[in-house]
Amino acid sequence: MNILIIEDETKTAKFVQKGLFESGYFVDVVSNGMDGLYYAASRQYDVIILDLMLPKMDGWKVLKALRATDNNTNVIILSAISDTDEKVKLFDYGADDYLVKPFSFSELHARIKAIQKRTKPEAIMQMLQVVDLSIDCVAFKVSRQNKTIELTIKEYLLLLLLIQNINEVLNRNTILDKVWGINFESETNIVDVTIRRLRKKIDDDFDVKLIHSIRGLGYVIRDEVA
Amino acid sequence: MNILIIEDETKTAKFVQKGLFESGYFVDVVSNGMDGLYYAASRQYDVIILDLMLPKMDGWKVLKALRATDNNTNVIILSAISDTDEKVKLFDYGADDYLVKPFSFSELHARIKAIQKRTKPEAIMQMLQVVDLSIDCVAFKVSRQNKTIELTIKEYLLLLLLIQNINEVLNRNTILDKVWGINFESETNIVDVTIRRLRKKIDDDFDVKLIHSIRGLGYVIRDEVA
DNA sequence: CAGCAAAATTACAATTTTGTCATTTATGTG
DNA sequence: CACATAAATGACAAAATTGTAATTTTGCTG
Repeated sequence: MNILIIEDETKTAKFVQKGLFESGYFVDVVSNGMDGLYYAASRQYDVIILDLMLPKMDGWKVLKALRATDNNTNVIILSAISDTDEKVKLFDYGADDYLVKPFSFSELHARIKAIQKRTKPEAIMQMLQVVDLSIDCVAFKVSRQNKTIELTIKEYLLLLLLIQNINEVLNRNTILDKVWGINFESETNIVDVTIRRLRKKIDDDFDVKLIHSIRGLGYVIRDEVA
Repeated sequence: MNILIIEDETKTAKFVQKGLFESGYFVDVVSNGMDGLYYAASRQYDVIILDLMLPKMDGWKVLKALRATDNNTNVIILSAISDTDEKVKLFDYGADDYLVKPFSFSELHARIKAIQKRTKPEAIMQMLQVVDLSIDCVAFKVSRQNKTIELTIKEYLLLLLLIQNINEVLNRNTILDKVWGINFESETNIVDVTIRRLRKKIDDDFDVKLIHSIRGLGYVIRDEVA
C-alpha cells in the first residue's frame, strides 16, 4: 500500500506520514504540486493525499493534470475550509474524498480504508480485524486502538491462528502443531508462555480482553461478549 | 468446531466422541433420531455424524427432516453395509459423505477435514509471486521452486519491500526508511548485510537471480530478464 | 474450605537475530 | 592498467527471542 502526500505544511505532512507509516503503509511526501505530479507519474500509488493550498501549482491544477493524464489513483483532498460548492466541484474534477483541516489521524485513516474497500475489495483481505485490533498481514503490523504493537514471529503466528479460528477454542496440541510444527506428545509449556507474552502486548493495557483461557481445553479469541 | 453424533451403539459413539474431543472438537452425542433433530435445531453444528440404524426414527427420516427444515449442516452417514444404491439415494437426500462400519478414527477424521475444506473455501490469504518465488503473507512462509525458505523478520520485510516495488530500483536510504524506520543520515551498511543474507537464502542456490545490485543506486528485484 | 490440577508468572539459559566493523572483491573511469 | 569507489563478505559482539523449569496463583470438586 503506497501513499503519496502532497502537502507543503511540514507539520501536517509529518503528522500524517508518521501515522500512516505506523499503520503499515509506504509513504512518500512532497511539498509542491510539480513534484507531486512527477512522483504520481513515476510510481503506482494507491492513494494520493492532496492539499488544496500549495505553492507553485495549487491542488486544483494538480488534480486536473492528474486526471488529464488518465491517472485515476484515488485522491483525498485536504482543505482548510468546509465549503459545499467547493466540495461538489472537486468531486466533478475527480476527487474521491474530502477532508477539512484540522482532522484527526483516525479520520483520515478511516477514509483511506473506506476508499481501499471501495476500489479494491480484495485488498482488504490482507487486513484482519477483531474488535479494535487489526493485523496487516502483508506489512507484518499489528495495532490496537491505533497503537502499534510489536510482536515477535511466534507471538504473531499464535495471534493469527487464534484469529483465523475466532470464537473457537484451540487446545494446546493444536496450537503446538500449527505454530511450532510439534505434532507429537510434548511436555513443553511454551504455549502458555507465549500466550502470556502475547497478552502482555495486546490485552494487558486494555479493558476488553481478547484472549480467553478455557480451563482444561485451551485458548480462544472472541469478538463476542461471552 | 461443533459436531453432533447421532448414534445408538454406545461403543461406536464413545469411540468417536473421544477421538474427536481429543482432536479439539466440541462434541455432543445423542442416541436416537428425535433427540438428534432437537439438538440440530437448537445449536449450530459444523458436522452431524448420523447412523442409519436408529431406534424410533431411523437415519433416513432424520436426514429428510433435517433438510426439510432447511438445515444444511454437513452430514456424514454411518452405514453398516456398503451398498451403492443406498449411497446414491442418500446423496440425493442431501448427505455429504458416507462411511461404512467398521471404520478407523483417522478415516472419519479425514472425511471431516475434507468436508470442512470443501465448505469453508480457502482461508483468507494473500499470495505474492515473482518468477518461481512465492510468499504467503499470512502464514509468513516463503518458498522458491517449492522449497521452503526460512527468513527472519528483517529479511522478510526487505524482500517484501523489493517485491512490492518490483522492477524499481530502491536506494539504501529508502530501504533504511521503510524497513528500519531510519529516515536520517546514517553510516550503517546494514542494508548491504541484509541483502547478502537474503541472497544467501533466495538466490544462491538458484540460477536465475532475483535480487540485482545497481551500482551507485541501490537494489532491485526483477521479474523481467534484464 | 481443603486439596488438587490447571494456568499464570517469573527467572534464567540457550539460541537466534541483528548490527558493526574490518577486509576483500568487483566495477567503472581516465 | 591503476586508481577510486561501491559492493560483498566474514567475523564478532550486542541485543532480542525463544524455550525450560520452578514457583505462585487461580479455579474447580468433593
